[in-house]
Amino acid sequence: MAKEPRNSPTHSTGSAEDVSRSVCRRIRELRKDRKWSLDTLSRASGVSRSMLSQIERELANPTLAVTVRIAGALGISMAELLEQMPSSPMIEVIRAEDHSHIFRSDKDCRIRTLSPLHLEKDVEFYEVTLTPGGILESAPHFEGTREFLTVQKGRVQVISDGETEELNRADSASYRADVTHQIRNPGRSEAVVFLVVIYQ
Amino acid sequence: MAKEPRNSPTHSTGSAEDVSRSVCRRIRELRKDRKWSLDTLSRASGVSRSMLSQIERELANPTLAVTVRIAGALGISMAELLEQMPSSPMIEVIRAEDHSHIFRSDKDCRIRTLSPLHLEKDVEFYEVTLTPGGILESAPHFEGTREFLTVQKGRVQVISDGETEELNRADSASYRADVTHQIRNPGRSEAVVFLVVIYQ
DNA sequence: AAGTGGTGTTCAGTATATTGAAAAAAGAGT
DNA sequence: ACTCTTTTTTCAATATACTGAACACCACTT
Repeated sequence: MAKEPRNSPTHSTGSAEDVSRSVCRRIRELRKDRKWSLDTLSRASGVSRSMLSQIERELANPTLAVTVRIAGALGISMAELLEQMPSSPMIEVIRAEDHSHIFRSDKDCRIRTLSPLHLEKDVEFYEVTLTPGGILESAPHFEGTREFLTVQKGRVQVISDGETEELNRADSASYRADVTHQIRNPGRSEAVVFLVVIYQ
Repeated sequence: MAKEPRNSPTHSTGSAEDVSRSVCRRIRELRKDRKWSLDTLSRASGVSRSMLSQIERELANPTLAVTVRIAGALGISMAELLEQMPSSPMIEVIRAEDHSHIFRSDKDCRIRTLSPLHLEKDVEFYEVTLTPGGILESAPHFEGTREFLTVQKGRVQVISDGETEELNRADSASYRADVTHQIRNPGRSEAVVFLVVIYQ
């Protein structure tokens, strides 16, 4: 059975409407940053001055198409228009001897996580060590997931979607990870790769 | 005088409305992926079944607030809802001796790109080699950008937003890259790091 | 066959998005 | 102060977003 929806926080009147309202305020800020009048933005976007005025004062909730048009006219992406304030800055360090980041360690391979565990998991960074003959096989990740991999030591084969590539030291590869994929060490000695997993 | 708006491509009826329409189709796909009924999504999002049906069939253009609510109910960000389709699957290999991926090579450092050049640039992977005393200084990237870095050889200092950390071999770090940031080699020998840049 | 429940669409009514024109407000120049 | 221009807001009308209820269809059970 399909997983039921989470009790969605955006169901509450507050949050989605807050997002919408902050977009409206942002539009005015961006316009003023550029020293544009409502007329200028209107001509660039094809949205009436009247509507722009109402949007900026949070008196109307624009449709998606209108919002996209305004973003385009301002020369920014929707993502930028929608984005939240960045979280607090910090350099987070994972030391070489930090065993809490050992993700896996068995006869085939050892995996060490190089990105912080608590970050939003859209990109992950790993060091993978494969013993001779060792195989790391992965089931498909979410649709759209890709991986970048570079070989630090030894030689590996990368298999994705029935396609196989042989990589030597300092070679790198980008491939689909939303299908079954493997990394294999066909050699007589240990292989080490760095792996970036991009969930999308 | 303020820079005038570009002749905006989204001013044409096509493009913004195309974005809006593809979002509507996407909502149906995502709902069906989850094996949810319109009723389930309606209860999760607080948007009527009737409206969801019209949205999915591209008969209505949802307001921004309604779109945000649907995205939240589906458990995805607006950015994900708005993003384009992934490109075709393939293992793309960059060989060690491929000089077209040398991004920079001067007295301070050498940068080699490990991710394909033509991919959508939301994540990039680099190998950075710093000569003794060499400094790689970067101006702020787009807001929200972060970097992951791991040291393959030698020792480096990472500076971001006025904060400095010292990293040794096999240490790794995650830090903000939407502020001025630097990687420095304070040592007497060459240092090599792998760098993941995540634009967000 | 009849009844029940689930799913998606249609319908009719209400709310609000969106417009162009007019009015009001603000700014610039003499 | 006055005049003119630019900018923003208001207004009234039209279009459409959005709703809840009814309808249509399907699958399953008795």
